[in-house]
Amino acid sequence: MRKWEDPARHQKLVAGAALDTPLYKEVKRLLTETISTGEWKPGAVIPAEWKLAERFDVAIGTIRKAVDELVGEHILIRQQGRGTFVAAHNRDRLMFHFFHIVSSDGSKLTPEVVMLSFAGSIADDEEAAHLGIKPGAKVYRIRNVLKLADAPIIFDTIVIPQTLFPKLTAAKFRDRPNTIYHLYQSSFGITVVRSAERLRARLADAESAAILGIKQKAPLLEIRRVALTFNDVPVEFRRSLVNTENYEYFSDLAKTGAS
Amino acid sequence: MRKWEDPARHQKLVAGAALDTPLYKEVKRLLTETISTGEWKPGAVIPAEWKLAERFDVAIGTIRKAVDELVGEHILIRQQGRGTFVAAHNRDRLMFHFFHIVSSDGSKLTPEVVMLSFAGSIADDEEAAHLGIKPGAKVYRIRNVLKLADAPIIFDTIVIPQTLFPKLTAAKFRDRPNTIYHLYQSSFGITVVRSAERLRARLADAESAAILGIKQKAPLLEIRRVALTFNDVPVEFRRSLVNTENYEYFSDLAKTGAS
DNA sequence: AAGTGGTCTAGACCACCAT
DNA sequence: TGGTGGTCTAGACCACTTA
Repeated sequence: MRKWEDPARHQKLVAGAALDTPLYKEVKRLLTETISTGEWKPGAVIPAEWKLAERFDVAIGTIRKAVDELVGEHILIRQQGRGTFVAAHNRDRLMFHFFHIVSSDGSKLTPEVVMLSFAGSIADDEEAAHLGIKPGAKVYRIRNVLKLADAPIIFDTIVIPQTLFPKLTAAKFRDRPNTIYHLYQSSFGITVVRSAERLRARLADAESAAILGIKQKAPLLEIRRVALTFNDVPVEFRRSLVNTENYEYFSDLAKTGAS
Repeated sequence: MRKWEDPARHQKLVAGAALDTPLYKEVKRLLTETISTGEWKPGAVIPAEWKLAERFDVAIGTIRKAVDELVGEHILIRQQGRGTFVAAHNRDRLMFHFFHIVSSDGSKLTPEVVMLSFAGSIADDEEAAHLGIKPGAKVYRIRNVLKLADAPIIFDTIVIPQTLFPKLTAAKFRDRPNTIYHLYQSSFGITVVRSAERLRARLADAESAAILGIKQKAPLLEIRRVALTFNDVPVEFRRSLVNTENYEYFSDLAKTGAS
């Protein structure tokens, strides 16, 4: 009897899998699991497709379909002739997928992050709701100003649960050699894979006006971002105030997934 | 000799096709062309996959890969057991892909569009640049107020080239039975397939304050949208001013293409 | 029952990269 | 030269819709 004639083939992978779950979805879940548990590290190559097909006892086409979706979600990166790699957080990836501010002429600059304060604190109701934790739970609250072309443009407040980032310190945060999301990934094993953002306009209060060097009641773009890791688990809540006098927020929907 | 052994197979579809273009990309191009020329109308079913495979003389897997991408771009819609359909612009599609305003509690309301003015005009530099036409070219300029829960929340100015929308009148625009993009599609054969938006915060001037029933210098979210049809051809430029006191702009990146 | 898309398998060759 | 992903083919069965 050949494999595809075996009615119990779905059960080969995981005993608890639903009967009607497509095989490639099961494979995708197992691949994601293997990444999130750290067997395959960010930046490393994963086994060749034929090896995965052998390991999971499925056809190579099924592996390809699972990998296709993970590539579409920017979790894996294919490189013809070289292999398939676990996406790592570097400057390029950050700028492309998580930094949506461009100057009015359309050019994209890399921000310089300056830490203003770092404190242990507790989550308020909104923060707790977005982070899936209880109000009053312990968090770190970090405030930064982001400079573009040496001018302060963005005032960020980052809120992250202390349970997810044990023993994080101001020094570790400030002296990181790379991006913030790279720090999450390399030091705490937390990979941010996507984000959801909500935007509104508001007026600058005294504090944000001082930090951004603008007048009180000047218009600011407020962005509330929830950053998520695998399986849509929230890991960071961030509130950004952006001076959009010379910069804009860019949103190009429905381009993702196409080619 | 079997098909896949034929070195000239790429040439079967279109004489001008590049030698190294993957077959499925060629098929995708031909499918798009067939839709945009009107052979397959919006809402109609297209031929079954095995018929397309026969028509283009390729394997059904190649058809599926081409259709996969078009489904990912929301140009085609697959329905198991029924067939594959050309996406039509209805309220649901509009709300899902082109209307990004949600109330603060996350719920999504359908806006009521009230036309304020309709005029023939000429494109300024910015409009011309976004629409790919010459400054001074003839356009229609239409202003609307969008109401959510009976309150005026959004003040829209739509700019469209007269050449693309011949003989459009205020009455045709105002008395359309469906959405604006449905009107473009059904009356002018123009299908909006995606959009790119840029956002910034600004203060309400006298006119927008009056229209939206707010104070002058209240904060407003300004959205500049370019709507595109097949092959990224721009067809509409729209400037929206949104009162974000009780509503927000929602941006959920990287979810597209996944499942 | 007939027709459609959805999944899965199997195997070939091509394009690209490292050595 | 050997290994990797990228493309293309071919054909089977499954799930769903419609009549």
